Amino acid sequence: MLSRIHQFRRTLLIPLTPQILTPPTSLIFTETSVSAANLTIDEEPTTTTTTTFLSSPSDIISGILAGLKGLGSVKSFRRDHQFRNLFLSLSSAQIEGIIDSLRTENAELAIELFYLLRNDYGCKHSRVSQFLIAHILAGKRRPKALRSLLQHVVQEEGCGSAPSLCELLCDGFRDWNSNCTVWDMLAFAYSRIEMVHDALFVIAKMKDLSVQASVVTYNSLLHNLRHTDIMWDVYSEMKTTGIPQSEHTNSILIDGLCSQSLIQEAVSFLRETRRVEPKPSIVSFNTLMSGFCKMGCVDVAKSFFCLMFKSGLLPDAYSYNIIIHGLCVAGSMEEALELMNDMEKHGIDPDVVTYNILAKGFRLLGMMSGAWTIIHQMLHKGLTPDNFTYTILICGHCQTGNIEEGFKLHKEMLSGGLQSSNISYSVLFSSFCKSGRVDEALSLLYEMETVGLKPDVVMYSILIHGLCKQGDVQRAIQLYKEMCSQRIFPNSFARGAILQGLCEKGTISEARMYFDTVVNSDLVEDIVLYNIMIDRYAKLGNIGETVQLYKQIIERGISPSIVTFNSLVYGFCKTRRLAEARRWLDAVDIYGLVPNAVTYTTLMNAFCERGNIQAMFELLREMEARAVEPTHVTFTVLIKGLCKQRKLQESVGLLKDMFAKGLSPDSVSYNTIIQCFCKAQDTKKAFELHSEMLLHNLQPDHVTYNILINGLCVYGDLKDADRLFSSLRDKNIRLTKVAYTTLIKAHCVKGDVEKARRLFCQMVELGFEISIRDYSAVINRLCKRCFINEAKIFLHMMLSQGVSLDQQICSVMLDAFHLVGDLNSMLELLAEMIKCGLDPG
DNA sequence: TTAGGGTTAG
Repeated sequence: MLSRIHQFRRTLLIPLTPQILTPPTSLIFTETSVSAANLTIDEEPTTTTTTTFLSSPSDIISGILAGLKGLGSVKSFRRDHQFRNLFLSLSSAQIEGIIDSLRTENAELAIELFYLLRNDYGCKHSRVSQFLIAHILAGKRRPKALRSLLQHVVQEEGCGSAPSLCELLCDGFRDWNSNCTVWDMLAFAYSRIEMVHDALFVIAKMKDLSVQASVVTYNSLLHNLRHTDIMWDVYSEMKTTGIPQSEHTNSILIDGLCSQSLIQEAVSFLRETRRVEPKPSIVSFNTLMSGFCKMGCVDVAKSFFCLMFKSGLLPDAYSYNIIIHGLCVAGSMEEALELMNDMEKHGIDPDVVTYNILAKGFRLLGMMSGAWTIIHQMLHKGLTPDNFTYTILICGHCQTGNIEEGFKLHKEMLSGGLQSSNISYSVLFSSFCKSGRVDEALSLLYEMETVGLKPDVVMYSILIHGLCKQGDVQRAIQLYKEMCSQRIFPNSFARGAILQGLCEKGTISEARMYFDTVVNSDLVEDIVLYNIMIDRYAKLGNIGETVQLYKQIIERGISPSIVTFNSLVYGFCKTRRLAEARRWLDAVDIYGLVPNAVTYTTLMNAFCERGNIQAMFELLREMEARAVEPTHVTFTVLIKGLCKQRKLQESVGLLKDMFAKGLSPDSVSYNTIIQCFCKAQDTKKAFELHSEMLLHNLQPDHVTYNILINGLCVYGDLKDADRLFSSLRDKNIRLTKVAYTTLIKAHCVKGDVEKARRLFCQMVELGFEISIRDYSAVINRLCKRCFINEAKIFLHMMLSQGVSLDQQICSVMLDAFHLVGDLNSMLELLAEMIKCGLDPG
């Protein structure tokens, strides 16, 4: 304790004169002078509570004050460590004292010092210091700076801080000159960051003190309360206190009514105000038109144009843009373009916003060429594209799959000096991740930081999900931690992505451990996380855990969703307990949920697999009776059912029905039916369907090709299969191991062992993972046809690749050796078996 | 008045 006092006394005795506080360019804190750098303080001096700034300054403060006043400015001390250390060693009360003293003598210096400490030295100011500066700024009529300062204060203090801040203003600053301005700005600041209750508290306190809030503050409050009825309480308070309304007040109220879908009331309100003020503001009309457009009533919105003219008001660019936007959203591009012409005729030049709206209209219709035409018109008019323009184009290109063009525009935007936004980065992130280019998305994440943008939780979630999807769960977890360290709180999406990643790439116990940690320790009641976990267990056929987790949901009072039930239905189907699956489908009603197409399709598929086609169609009828619309997956299951019954024409008919219903069959739909035709030995029709796919712009996938190759191998001509295989390879179409093994097996059967061997070697060279099953498939077939030497070649190949023998393959080979009387090979193999620990008996 | 993105079920 003594040493602390001693130290403290030393700080008080430091002579801090203008000679010491000189700009860092000269020699400051020279060796001979006592400097702040020499100071060592074990602990911060005790911080005294409020209003200490009114007490008389201590010696050290006097020294510092003298020094500061001599300097006149502290701007050049931004990077001065010694100056910084000196101030960081002061207590809040001491800083308050300094600011308060400077306030009267050199207010500018007080402001400068305040921001230097906060922005450059990272010092967290006390509430008193902040209010002192607030009063200085208010007195100097610097509303922008005052607003920014108080917004910073309330942001830091957080929700529910109004009572204590009000108390401080009441106790410490009661009769200060600029107190009214500070009070009003405090209320405004709370309102601006949507801490409405705090704002209302400040206003109530102001009323007690007979301090009137400004119309701007009231308007902001009305704006934030526009979704609620409290809006009207505030409005009537405004009227009773006699605060004159601004032209915005009415339009905010109209906006409020529109946002509550009380559009008729909004119209009536406008009529009312017209009686009082015959020429309402154009903003009110625009707000009302926007309200109608948002409800999809563009025609009604347009009719307000006449009313505006009648009221002696001329529509402005906003008015036109609102209607043009409404038309674009409705897809009426022609009319939107006409209105732009009208606009020009009325002497209002379309602005960047008009062109952006139109460009987006074309983008929404997938018509990027139309979007470009608009942009060219805009350039022709001498207007400069802004970041909205670029974002629309980037988004459009990314959505039509042209990431390269999108990325090019992104770079162009940056090099053109435009500030990019989280929005355009999000679009790029998402597109890169969707096309498996997560690394490029990640490098953009780091680029963002260099342009001063901070990724948000959604952007992190996109990347985490992308990493998980490509199996990089470890990197995903790393990124997740990075996000947390940036104090960005993970939400359902980010957690869901990690859990999904662990489920797919890790073990179920790893996933469960993560799940339990999140669900139990973070008190997260997230049905999505439960759904992911339940679905995993269902997929694995672990019905016990599936039901257990369902019970946990109910016990914890969490509402299950239809997804929960769909996974349960799946689990019971998977374990072939169809009657129970049906009961789970019925249980959906208890929670006020409605089974959807997925619920029905899951059960229908299970009946189809069981060969109970009748039950499948009964479910379809039930679906229709309950007005649950079947999807393309439902139809695919139906097609599968019909195929099982060999009703080929009917299944083709269903395919046609799908198109008629506006449902697009996917590759699975086609694959199902193509396979059916192959099995019926109608490869011609199978290939016709393949062409039909291409005609519908549907890319056949590797399964389609496996089916066709297999069809030709088994039911057609092997030469055709070879030709198809080669042509696909020449076209660089991705083929899987199945395509190779199908063809290899066919060549083994047909006796072209050399061809089979060549293909097998190619398959190995391509790096496919070859299992004992692949070798068995070949060796079994060769042995069956007594190609013993050839079988031996494959056996050696297998052993040299490090694939171990198994009982089945040995017994097939031994039988074959026995059949041809190859005793040596038999003994050799028996010895090998003993080495492998297999039973030679 | 104009730009955007993410999770779970068949």
